[in-house]
Amino acid sequence: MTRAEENYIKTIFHLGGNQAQLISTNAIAEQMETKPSSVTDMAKKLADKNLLNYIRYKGVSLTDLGIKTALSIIRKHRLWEVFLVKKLDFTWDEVHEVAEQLEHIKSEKLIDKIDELLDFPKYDPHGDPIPSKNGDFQERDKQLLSEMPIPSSGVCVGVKDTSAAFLKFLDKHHIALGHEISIVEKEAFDDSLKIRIGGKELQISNQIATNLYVKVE
Amino acid sequence: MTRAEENYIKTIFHLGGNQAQLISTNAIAEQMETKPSSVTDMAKKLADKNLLNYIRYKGVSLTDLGIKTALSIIRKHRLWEVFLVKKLDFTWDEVHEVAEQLEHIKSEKLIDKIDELLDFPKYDPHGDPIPSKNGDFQERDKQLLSEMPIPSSGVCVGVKDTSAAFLKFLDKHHIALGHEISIVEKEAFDDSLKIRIGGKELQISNQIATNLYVKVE
DNA sequence: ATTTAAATTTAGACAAATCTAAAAATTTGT
DNA sequence: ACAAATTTTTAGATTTGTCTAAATTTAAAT
Ligand SMILES: [Mn+2]
Ligand SMILES: [Mn+2]
Ligand SMILES: [Mn+2]
Ligand SMILES: [Mn+2]
Repeated sequence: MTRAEENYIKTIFHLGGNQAQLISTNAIAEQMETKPSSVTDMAKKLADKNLLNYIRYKGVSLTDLGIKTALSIIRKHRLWEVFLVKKLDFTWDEVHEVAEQLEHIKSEKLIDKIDELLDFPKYDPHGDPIPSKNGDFQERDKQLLSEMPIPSSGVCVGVKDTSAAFLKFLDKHHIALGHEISIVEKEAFDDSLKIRIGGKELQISNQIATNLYVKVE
Repeated sequence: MTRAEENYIKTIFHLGGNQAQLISTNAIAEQMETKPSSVTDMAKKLADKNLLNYIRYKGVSLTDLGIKTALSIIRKHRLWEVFLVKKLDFTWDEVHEVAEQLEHIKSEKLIDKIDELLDFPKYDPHGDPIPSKNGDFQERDKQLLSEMPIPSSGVCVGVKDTSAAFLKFLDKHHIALGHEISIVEKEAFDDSLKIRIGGKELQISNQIATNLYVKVE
């Protein structure tokens, strides 16, 4: 598989094309910052290779082989992210760009050894689950901070937005995975939240709250 | 720079195009298992980018920028090889293929951190020197086993042929870098050598002796 | 000094991945 | 139900890197 093909498969998986759900060429084009006509061309090619089902004017969905392929790439991406953070002291906002390259390295032994070196991690630096060698993975029981009852509390276990800008914002306010977060009150006017984290109170906008995952205990 | 461009620059460097010496398109084509006409096309492109000097019908030589680029790629290749052996338990015959991919990962921070993790190694698993971050590197004082006086002895410090077949042959006969090798006698008929390594005597062909480097003490 | 052989370049073609502009199909609105 | 708007596909072009076959230049041999 070429790098371009792998990127299409991965994107379609992330857009939810893992089951019967059809993903439109427009949605793929927007996500990949390319043109719909390019997506159509690639859809035909990937359908020929039995990686996805392509229904003209309707969209695409991944085949079992496509899903397996996507999980393999995502596994590599997330393991490399863990490696960069744990072994090379990268910050969680720096890893994605490099992992986008490393995920395409072709060597089963390499990624299995990296997995072993890291002691078989279950989650990446952003709280996303890492598929196992045979492709199964358990999505963590979590919910958005914005959807929690008030008052309540939980442990921060993931981020929805993984942009460097958002991650750096969280660093600045000392919000990190594993931290206990208590929701003190919600401001009805703008849905902002007063939270308590690390012994301090903090006011966060709804935009922040809709991008932070917590696990209820 | 594209991957193809990087591979051309690296190959030309290895063929000796670092100085005034002109490397023929044929030599490059043979080394890269491609056609001379393809090399000509690429030579024009790389000359436009000021990475090499191209003289029609004569050959190419790297510019200072080209040399700097080549050293950067070789540095990455060899550091990744050390990483694979030291941190992931790859054998020295397995690393080259994977390093051919990893050498193209674009992240200065990544390779510098790998360098640091490995404690700034000076040589790769095959005894080849690793260029420093600023591009200088010291070729080790070494000579081919076949060119040593008889009798004499030295420490095995490198291999000329780095093919998996040759490396596995050395493993089989327990010849590894760092081992002391004594030359006992040379067979005039076929230039084979009787050597002593690890307390045992061994008869090796001239083909082996012309691919093993030793350092005289 | 010609002729012959070898090396090198040019011309034209092709596959991969992308784009723009135009055509076709689908969806939406009334 | 039908026109308008939107989505999607097709057709044709472009870039990168490669190839084959033919032409050109250089090197070797008589
Ligand atoms: Mn990522
Ligand atoms: Mn991640
Ligand atoms: Mn190598
Ligand atoms: Mn090496």
